[in-house]
Amino acid sequence: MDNPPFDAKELTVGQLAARSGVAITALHFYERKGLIHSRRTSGNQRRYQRDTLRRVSFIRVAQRVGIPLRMVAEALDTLPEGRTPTRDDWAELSAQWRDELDLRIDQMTRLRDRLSDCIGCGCLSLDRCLLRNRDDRLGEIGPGPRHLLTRRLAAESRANPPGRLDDDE
Amino acid sequence: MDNPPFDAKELTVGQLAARSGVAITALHFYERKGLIHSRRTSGNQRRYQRDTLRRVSFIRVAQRVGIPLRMVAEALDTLPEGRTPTRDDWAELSAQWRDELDLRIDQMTRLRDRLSDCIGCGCLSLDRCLLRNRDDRLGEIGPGPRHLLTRRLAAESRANPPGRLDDDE
DNA sequence: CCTTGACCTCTACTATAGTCGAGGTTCAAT
DNA sequence: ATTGAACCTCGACTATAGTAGAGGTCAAGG
Repeated sequence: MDNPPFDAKELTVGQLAARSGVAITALHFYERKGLIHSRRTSGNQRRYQRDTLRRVSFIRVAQRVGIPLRMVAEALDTLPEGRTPTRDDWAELSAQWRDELDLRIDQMTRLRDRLSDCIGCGCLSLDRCLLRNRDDRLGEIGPGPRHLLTRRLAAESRANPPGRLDDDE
Repeated sequence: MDNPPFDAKELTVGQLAARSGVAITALHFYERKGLIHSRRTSGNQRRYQRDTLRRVSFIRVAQRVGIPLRMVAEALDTLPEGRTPTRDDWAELSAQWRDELDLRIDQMTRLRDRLSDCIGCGCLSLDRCLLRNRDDRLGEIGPGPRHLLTRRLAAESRANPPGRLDDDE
């Protein structure tokens, strides 16, 4: 009881879009990227299992914190691809993701504290205080074209012997 | 004593790149975007005032938290564009930016807590718990093509009468 | 003199995350 | 049966944040 006559109440793209608050084009896009999946009707239209709504929610929430789709895809791939995910499946995924969030909050907090120190002590060496501590990066999961970013930074730290970073003025 | 014979020890692009850990191409890019400025030699080469190092540091740090360059540019524009910024100028800027950081940490924390609730209570409605609370967004300053993102979300919330967001299963 | 390294500009390309529109098909209701 | 809304694909386009390379210039040392 899972494959042939198990439509129950599938969703069309439009419905999924309306209910998730995500544009249809974005849903197409997510599907191309393998983040969501659909069955096709005889007329080639998409039909989504209702739990896809949850997937989409998960995606959006992850995006809100700046996790790139590629990583969201990886996370979603750990869900059982055969059966409909159970609440435990989701709970596990969410817990993992919450850990990620914790990590990011932590890194950001450390960054802020270092910044506060710089302001407080008047040393003013943003570069010395912050850039010198490139080690605990936030970048791997950061924003923007973060792949280029991390790739480049990684390349640079290989090229730049650590410790050599004179400061100005 | 500020304009004609006031080179002191200006930096070349290469030097700035080496010291800031930022690629030359990126520095060119920042300059095109108005984030940093240079004098040109008679031979059309860039010469940077030493405080540019600080600007670059500031830029990178901001990026690490996901602030888009456009906003970094705005922040840097509040620095006195005539004279070399004093430590107070920088302190003020950094303080503002730290507030921004505080805000983001706060939002992220709230998001995480809501997520924990969802896992804990077993309600499992990521969509109900998280998407329904679209109001306190992290998006405006989020990652990716966040302009398109926020524009679209804004358009949708206009199109979607609030309150109408039925959930699945 | 002439070569080498660092610099210059410009165009084109990469990746992410989508959006938009053209041109054509399907679904559901009258 | 027909009509209109919703759907399909495909290719081009947007924005961000850069990178890569071609072709040319500049300045210093051998």
